[in-house]
Amino acid sequence: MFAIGEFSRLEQVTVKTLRLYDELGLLPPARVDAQTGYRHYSSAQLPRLNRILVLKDLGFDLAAIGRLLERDLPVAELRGMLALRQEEQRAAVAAEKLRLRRVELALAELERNPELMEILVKTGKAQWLASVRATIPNYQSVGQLCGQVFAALGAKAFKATPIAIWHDVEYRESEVDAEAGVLLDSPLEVSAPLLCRELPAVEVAAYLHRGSYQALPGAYQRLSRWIEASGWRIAGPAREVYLHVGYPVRQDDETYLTEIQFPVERTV
Amino acid sequence: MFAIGEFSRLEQVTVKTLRLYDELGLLPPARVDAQTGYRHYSSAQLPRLNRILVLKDLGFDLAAIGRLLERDLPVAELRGMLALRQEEQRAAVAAEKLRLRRVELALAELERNPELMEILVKTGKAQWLASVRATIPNYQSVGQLCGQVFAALGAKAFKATPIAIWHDVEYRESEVDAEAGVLLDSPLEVSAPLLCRELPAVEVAAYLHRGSYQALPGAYQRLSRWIEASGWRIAGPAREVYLHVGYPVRQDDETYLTEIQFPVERTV
DNA sequence: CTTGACTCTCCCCCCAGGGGAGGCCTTGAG
DNA sequence: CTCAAGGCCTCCCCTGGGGGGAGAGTCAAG
Repeated sequence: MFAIGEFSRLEQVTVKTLRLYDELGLLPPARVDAQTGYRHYSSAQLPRLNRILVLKDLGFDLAAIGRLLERDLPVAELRGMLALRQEEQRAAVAAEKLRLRRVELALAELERNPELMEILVKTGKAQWLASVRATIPNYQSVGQLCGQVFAALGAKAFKATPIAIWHDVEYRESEVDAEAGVLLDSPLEVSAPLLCRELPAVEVAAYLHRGSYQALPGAYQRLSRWIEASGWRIAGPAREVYLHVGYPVRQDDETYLTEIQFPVERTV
Repeated sequence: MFAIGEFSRLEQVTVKTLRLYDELGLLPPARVDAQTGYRHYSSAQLPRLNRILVLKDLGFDLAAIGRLLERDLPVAELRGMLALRQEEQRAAVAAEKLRLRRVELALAELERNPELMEILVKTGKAQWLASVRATIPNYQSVGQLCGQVFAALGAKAFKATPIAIWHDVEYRESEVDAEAGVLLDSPLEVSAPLLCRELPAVEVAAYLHRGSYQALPGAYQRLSRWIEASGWRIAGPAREVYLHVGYPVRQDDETYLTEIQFPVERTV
């Protein structure tokens, strides 16, 4: 019989840990003195403690370990939980690697440019889009298309966020296949030429651009380079979300905020 | 000006998160209504929120982000913190990979054997060892060597844990270079042929063996295979810690507990 | 005017323990 | 025998980044 401190030293575990495992029922002491409350452990309990530590080392949480320690656990079930754990661990490795790539990329970019590349991959929610699609002479003309949408919706779109979607895959100097509209929380009845459709929840790589629209092409380039380098692939047409515009709209205002988004999917 | 809910939707952040960032001073709202306590955010705060999210995505904790957001942060310092973050992240990737290897190994071993290989790498504390070293005819004879130690120390070693160290690198049928002794918390004056020395704190791969000593050779094999496969290398002589022996000592008792340890160092 | 959607603060919860206070218990030394 | 040191007990608060919910106040549209 060992006192809790002796027992803790045998397997390099703290006393706190043993008391916690007692409380959770993972490793009740062999005997508890009813008078003093002192816990006493027997050497026959070392294998159980060791097993707990091994399972913890494999990444199981204490609740799962409790289940794994129950008597009569069929081997098949242990195998199943380990296989599950393996999948989780693979995902964890992949996630940590991706984060490392992002850190390395940020550091490399910082060598060239004193500003951080502030790009985020986020999973949006599904939203509704009331929009009109047309071929327009150039990217700047999307403003008029947006104006059409606001004119058609009137007060119903008073506070909605304007957005543009570029359906062309590559950069075009003319005849741009553009869609302009507003984001909504719920579907809306609209009349031609407007359409209302649901934008599915999708992962997008987003860059928040500040200032003049003239700098947008460079931002698109940096964003698409980042996507490639960070382990993603472009999976849909680019979007521009106009988070802050002034009226009347100018091409050049330092306070403008435009979020450029590319739907993406993982390559690694 | 946006209410907190609208603002939260702009960057896919929960309201709870915004309130926390306010409390931590990371992102105080542009205006707080003194009457109602309502928080109001301006679109000019989106870049700051975005920066917070990017830094969080790179793995910084909120305290570090607070420091990084302070005005007049020199680029060199940002670079330094990123480089530090890179090192941490590399370590995190390595640790997750090692854990994945252990899980995969456990699963593979389970295919062959219905019992888990319960091996742990642990970092011990430095301890003192009072021991005698000699060449003995075979592994079983270590019992007599241990007996010498206990006889020489008498009551001073009454409750100490016996241990053996095998100084030969490979398995030997005869003329084993063995050391037997007891583990102590503090140095002890001993007389020849005993020696007292400090065992440094070192990482050991440990396997807790249950039962007969006759099964020890197989345990050594499994342990050394595990060490190789898990990304470690043997870095010193093996030790046997006798956690539970009965008296008189027999070679075969199901309740015996023996921890086999190899000092190890990482290969990856 | 009402109703439903928002927002506020405050409190408890997660996980695997760590740190410490205040008080009882054991053990070895004098 | 007593005394002091060190073990051990329970209880409470803390970690990080929020999540969940209670109870109450606020806002905007019909």
